[in-house]
Amino acid sequence: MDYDFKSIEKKWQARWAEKSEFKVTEDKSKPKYYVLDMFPYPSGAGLHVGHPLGYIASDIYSRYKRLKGFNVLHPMGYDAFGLPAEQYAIQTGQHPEVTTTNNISRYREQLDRIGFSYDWDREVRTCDPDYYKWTQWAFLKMFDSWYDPEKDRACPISELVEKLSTVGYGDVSAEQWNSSSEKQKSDILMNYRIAYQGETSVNWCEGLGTVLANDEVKDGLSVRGGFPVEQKKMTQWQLRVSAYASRLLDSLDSLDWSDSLKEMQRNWIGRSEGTEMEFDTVCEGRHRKVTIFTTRADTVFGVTFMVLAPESELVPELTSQECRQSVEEYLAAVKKKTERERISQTHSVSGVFSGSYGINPLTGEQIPIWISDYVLAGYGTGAIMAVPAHDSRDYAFARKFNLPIIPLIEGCDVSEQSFDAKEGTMCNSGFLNGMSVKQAIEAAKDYVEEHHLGRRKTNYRLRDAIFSRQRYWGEPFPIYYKDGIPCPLPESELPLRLPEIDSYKPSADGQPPLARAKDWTWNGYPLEKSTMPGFAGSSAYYLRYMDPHDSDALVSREANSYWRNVDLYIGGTEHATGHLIYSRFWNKFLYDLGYVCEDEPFRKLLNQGMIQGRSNFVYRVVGTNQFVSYGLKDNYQTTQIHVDISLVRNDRLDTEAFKQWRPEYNDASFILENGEYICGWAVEKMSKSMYNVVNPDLICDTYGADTLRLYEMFLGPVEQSKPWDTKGIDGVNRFLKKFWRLFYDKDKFLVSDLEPTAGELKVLHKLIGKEQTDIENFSYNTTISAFMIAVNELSAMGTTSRAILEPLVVLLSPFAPHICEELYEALGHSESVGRASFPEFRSEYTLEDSVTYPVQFNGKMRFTLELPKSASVAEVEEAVRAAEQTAKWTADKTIAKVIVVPGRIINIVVK
RNA sequence: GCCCGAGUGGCGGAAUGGUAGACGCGAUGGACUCAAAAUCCAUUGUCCCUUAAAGAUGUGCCGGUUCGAGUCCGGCCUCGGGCACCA
Repeated sequence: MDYDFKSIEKKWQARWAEKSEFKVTEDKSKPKYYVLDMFPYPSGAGLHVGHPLGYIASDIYSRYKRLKGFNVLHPMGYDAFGLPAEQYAIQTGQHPEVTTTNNISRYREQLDRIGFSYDWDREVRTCDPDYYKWTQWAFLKMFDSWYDPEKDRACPISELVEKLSTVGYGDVSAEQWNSSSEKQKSDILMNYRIAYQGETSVNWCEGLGTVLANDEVKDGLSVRGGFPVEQKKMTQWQLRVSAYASRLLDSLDSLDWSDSLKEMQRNWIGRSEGTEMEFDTVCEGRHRKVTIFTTRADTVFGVTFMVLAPESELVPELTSQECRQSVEEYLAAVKKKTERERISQTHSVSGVFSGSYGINPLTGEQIPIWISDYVLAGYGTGAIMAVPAHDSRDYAFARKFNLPIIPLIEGCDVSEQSFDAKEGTMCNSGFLNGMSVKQAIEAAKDYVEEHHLGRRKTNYRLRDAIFSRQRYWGEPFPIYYKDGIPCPLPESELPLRLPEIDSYKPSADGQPPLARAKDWTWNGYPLEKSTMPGFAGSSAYYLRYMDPHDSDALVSREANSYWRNVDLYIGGTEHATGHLIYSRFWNKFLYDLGYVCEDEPFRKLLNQGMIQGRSNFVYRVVGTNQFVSYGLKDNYQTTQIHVDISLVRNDRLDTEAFKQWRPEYNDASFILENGEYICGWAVEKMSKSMYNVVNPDLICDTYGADTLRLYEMFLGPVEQSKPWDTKGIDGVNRFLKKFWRLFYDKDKFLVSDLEPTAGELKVLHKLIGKEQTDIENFSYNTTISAFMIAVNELSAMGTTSRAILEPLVVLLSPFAPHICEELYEALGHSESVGRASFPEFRSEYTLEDSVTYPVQFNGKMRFTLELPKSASVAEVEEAVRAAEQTAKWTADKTIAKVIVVPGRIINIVVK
């Protein structure tokens, strides 16, 4: 019997499904382990070979952990709400649900062919009302909560109402609260709710007709679709993620994530510790305090002007009569400009004088106040003190408008550019003179606090997440409006189902598509018309997998206290500042309210790299239909043309197939080298237009799923991006055939009950040891290499012993489960190989016969010595003396002591 | 501009500070075969050399630490990724 992967894979995939082989329950007798993949958005294009990379890695780990005796939760589902299905619906009228369901079945077929060990009973789909009920539920909880800074956690809003009505809170007194109208009370509470509605500057994408979150925008364009995005003031639902900024930052340290990813999150959260300072200002005789934020309190003596953000509410107050017109012109220009510049990426220096002045609190000097768009309204206080000598942006501004520049650090040269570095010795700075910059920063902070000029303050870049989208295909908000006041729907009304509508476009009057729904009301009150963004459904899905069919809770206390959180999460880096922040926020919120028992959702995170495409090219001689082979193309004038990689094998073009590919190539002719047409190649993104997409189904057809799995892992470290290159796939396929031949010679089953030899045991146990450490480090490629060596050695030894071959099957099963199931059955087992235990590593079988000792004299190495591992200390000493003679090392010193160090070093002390 | 990460054969990639290039691909030669496929064996960093032995050289560049550096330290160069008026 030859290795017939087709029937083997079909047989075992069917059997796994039929026996629900991978179904898990909360088995308290075993330790749990939760391995999660980032669930996919089921796009119409189906899977290409890049998608399963992470899934294969996690599947191997899951199967390995099962062999190691863990109860492994390894679920899969679909992130099914999203823009592409809706865009498609707008064009075709096809309901997004239909498209989505079709795509999901296609995905499922493709996933099943690769032989994953998912517990499909736990599948979730974010667009399923039974699922999004809990997304809506979490939103209601956030609406009903506020962040109590004293307790440093989210608390029921009723506690805040209690405070407000008895002693007042913030700048609202109890009298004010108690005499407020319902509408006013609602507005006050909106300033505190975790999920709140508020006016804010948003990323408005005209092309998509919706607002977008910061992480959905890149370089001024929408990540989905690449449409221009502009800033616009709108009232939107938001999540108070910023309240969690410090906790999100601090607990990063406890996570086992890659440094680069943690760093990305740190940058995104952007903690900066500085000082808030009050500056007196004068505008036409009116005095007013203006608060600014700075991280360089030490540079106050160099402040020569102040700048306000154009959107700052201080602008009208601080604009003098005579400057009013020029200020208004500037504000109008900024509004237009930012849209353009966000796309063009070039920032030109611009600004306008406000007509008012500030007073430097340390020097008493009067300084002009300017307005410029290089100051952002959304960060700090929207006002800054400008120190042109030591801040490059202030410097550029001062140069442009001829404002004074005062250097504060001895010997620094500010004639060409500012001196931004935080080093040197202070000068021109009153009481700070002579201090180092670091000392001066602290001294200035102390001074400011002591003299009540301001206070230490930590700012974060992290903004609240804008949570409404003017789209159809998302979760409806469980919110209705009563006299214009947003009110939560009772929990018993959940899920609030997405209504049917006749068209998925925005309504004629520019309202979201839900405005088209008939009777989109509750008890006669209008319901919210926007829907939730993509990250809503993906923020807590890992919790739902723990208890996916529970209709009374997102996750029951029992299930949650067993599975706790995700032990290993595998997915791409592209979610670093989106999903992975929101999920952590969402989880912390649920943790604060006591619904989940762990503060962090994902203990360990592995970022799989991307698999890029490897495109092939043919070279057409200009003006002809003649194609010249790669090695000869420099002799001709050619155009490079992408050729479908299915027509190419190992860079050799199938010229006949090429002629059939497109009508215009039917009469193509070729200039060959050595009788072959060699194609050029390049590494590019995998995409349809470059004809370089490799479909995993095709690989499964030609080589089998086991080969695909092994090959994707053999390509290199999981974290690394690498091009898909079919060249090497024959190697791992050959390995599997060789592996098969250890068990079968044609139809003859070779396995015997012979006692294994010492050599065979050594091969086996070296492999066990290697696999154990490598898998724990996700170094799958080296494990596979070790396997290849072991199989080569065993087949050279003619091994037939069951005591060797049976553990070998178990060891390989996480990587190539189908072939291993087949062989395990042939060995006489009726249970799946997945139920076996990982073979125990016995180091005594692997010891080498001899040991190499580097020999050092007084710490200096002179030579290495190879001795039997059984050699005694006395024998080693003797060997050293003998070696000393033959090595002609003429010492005029005598050996005092020979020290044999366990770490295989011999140190010799001479005198 | 700032912050990460990475540079090793023709290619993908291995190397707790200790024989650089494991393993695989490709290539070359050979065995088996009428032939092909499949399979197996050998060689394969570069240079010098008819060949071999032997040697020299070799992990982006320059320097340092060390008996010993792909690995550690300092300074550059290149590539990839992230952030980008965040005061």
